[in-house]
Amino acid sequence: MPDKRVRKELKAIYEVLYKAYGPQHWWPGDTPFEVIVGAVLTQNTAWGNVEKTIANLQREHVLNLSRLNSMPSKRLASLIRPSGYFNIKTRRLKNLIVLIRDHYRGSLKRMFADDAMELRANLLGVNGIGPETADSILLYAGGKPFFVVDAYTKRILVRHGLISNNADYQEVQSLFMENLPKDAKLYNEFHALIVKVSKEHCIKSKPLCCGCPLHPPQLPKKC
DNA sequence: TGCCAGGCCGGGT
DNA sequence: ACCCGGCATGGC
Repeated sequence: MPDKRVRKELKAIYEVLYKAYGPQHWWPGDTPFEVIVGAVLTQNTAWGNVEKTIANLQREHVLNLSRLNSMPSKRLASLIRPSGYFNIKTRRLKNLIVLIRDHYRGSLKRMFADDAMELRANLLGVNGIGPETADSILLYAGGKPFFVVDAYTKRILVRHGLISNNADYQEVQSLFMENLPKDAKLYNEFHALIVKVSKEHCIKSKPLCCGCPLHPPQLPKKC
């Protein structure tokens, strides 16, 4: 439920990050289809590895629905190899393509014209698509106002005392969506900024984030 | 060298 | 309802 203190705290975090880093212009992908593929490939994987894969697919001119649909799994697996988990991600991409092809007649336009909650349920019904991947697709490929919750998001909220460390996905997402306007542009920037600050300061190899904009430098607590 | 990265599933308690 | 192992490459 909405909470005045939480609203204020979330807004403060956003303001600090936006002032420190400015607009992030996410998702780093040119087309909605590319965003969808990237959302699957980046599951528990460094983005740099995903970029190599995207480059492979672009070079082969196969970064579209029909080419990936007709592509043998063996070949797809070899092209996405740099992303890691290439066998399971091949299956996941194929599963997602089946949904788009059979339920939305191969049209992303038709897919995103569907009722957003209906689409979210359909995405979650695909084996290999969990809540973060589904929301990334909805927000960054479809422009739908769903807040994307990842490991970085949870870590920051826990360290700021806004959630407990065992809060589940829905709980964290609700915290944002019930305390911020349902604005896709805002959710887009906010999540991108969280990733930005986390990569700069809060990765596990640098747990004491001196200079992190999320807290005063004289207090070297984690962000 | 070892640890980590923008998850998710399936099988076991 | 949790808990945990498996999935795999590339960068630091």
